[in-house]
Amino acid sequence: MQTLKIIIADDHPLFRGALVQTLQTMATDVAIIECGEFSAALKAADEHPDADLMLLDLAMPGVSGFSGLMTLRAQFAALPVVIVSATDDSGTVRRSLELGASGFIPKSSGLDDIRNAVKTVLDGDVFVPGNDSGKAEDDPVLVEILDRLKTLTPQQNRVLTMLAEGLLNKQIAYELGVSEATIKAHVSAILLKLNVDSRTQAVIKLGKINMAMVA
Amino acid sequence: MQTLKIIIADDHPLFRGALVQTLQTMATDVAIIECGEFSAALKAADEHPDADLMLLDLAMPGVSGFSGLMTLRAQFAALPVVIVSATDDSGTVRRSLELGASGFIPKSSGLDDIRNAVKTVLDGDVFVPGNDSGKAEDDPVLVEILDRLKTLTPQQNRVLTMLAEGLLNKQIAYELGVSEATIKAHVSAILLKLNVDSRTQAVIKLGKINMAMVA
DNA sequence: CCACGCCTCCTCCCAAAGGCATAGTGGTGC
DNA sequence: GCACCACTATGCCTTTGGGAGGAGGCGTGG
Repeated sequence: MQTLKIIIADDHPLFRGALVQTLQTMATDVAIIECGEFSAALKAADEHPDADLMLLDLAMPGVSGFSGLMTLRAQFAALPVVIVSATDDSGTVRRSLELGASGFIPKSSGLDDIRNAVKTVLDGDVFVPGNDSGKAEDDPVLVEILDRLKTLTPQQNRVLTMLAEGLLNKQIAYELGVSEATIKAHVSAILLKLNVDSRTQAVIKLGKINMAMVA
Repeated sequence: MQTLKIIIADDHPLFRGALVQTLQTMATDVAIIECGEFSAALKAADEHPDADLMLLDLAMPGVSGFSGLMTLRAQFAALPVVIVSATDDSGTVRRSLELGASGFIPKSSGLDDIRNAVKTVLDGDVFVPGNDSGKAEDDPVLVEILDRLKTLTPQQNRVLTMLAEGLLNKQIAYELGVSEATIKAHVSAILLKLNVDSRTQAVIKLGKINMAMVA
């Protein structure tokens, strides 16, 4: 491993700097793109399709909880995302992995742990911090919602994200460059999968997830 | 200012390292005592009565929230304590200062902010982020939403609550024992007051408040 | 008393949402 | 090749949502 291209999305400049320091010891040529907010991370992922990895803070401004992760996974399925988070309870870890994260690094980790995690993910494996792996019991309601969310296709995820922003079908259609009829089809599919019967209820359900994440 | 002795109490090695890096540029002779848990911080304060400052993470293992700060202030009244925290809402900041902290540094601060804060406190002043001392308001976006929410009449509040549960106008009308036309009128009034143009957006806006409450 | 705000209800109207059926395209896996 | 799925799209239909505008009853405070 001689060259690396890594996107770091974290709103703490100091922590970001420390990460950069750590990562730069891992290869002879390390390119790092730093993002302080989520929109910048999206932009970076778009502009650097050859990136090897993204380190994503769960608590980014501009996006609440896991929806950012979902958005990233939906739009850039090829980009491995490792969650970096201050909260590292097993529920948060597991949910991150269920939503497609390739690893989880608690912010309380030491340098070696972080390097090890990055190496593991770059090798194509999934990194999970040691203490976890136990299936601690969770609110069954949330688990059920997460299960349903997992069944959404990438495009449906994008549509759901836009629903959660309060956009009209028409606006979503314009944003995604498809017809309104298509969006309606997606929305119908989403409502079915989430087992609700209106867009409003869908965003409420999504909101519960975000609530559970920060709580 | 040529010599400095600072105690850093934070359970994140990476962040601690970054702090050390930053602080060492502030004087020719900087002695730093690092503590990964609260008991070590107490011990350090005891062993280094000549320390100029302590940087204390609010979320330390071994102590919950502000009790650590209280303990420190009680036992080492002469040692200025600056809180370093990831959560930086005005309530947390205010409470920290009320409990005797000499300053508050959000973890999202940049290097310069941190250096500035430390310098301010070393000069005997109190450092408060948001540059207007003590009157740092909450997220203006949230304040604006709350202001709007306050203008809702009782009945409108009930209707909004039901909107947030994903009910249809018809269902709300049934629940409240009035006609659907009335509900429509209420909903229209709510949308006006919240400055949105769909029930979905209203629910989203309400969700933001709930998020801010638990976070 | 009168004005004002709140709650209630109405009508007309149009836009948005959502169900249902159908179908072409492209990719993946067997 | 065939099956399956995601994505796209169209058409038709009903229900829901929301704006505009008006209007009557009711209680409080000037």
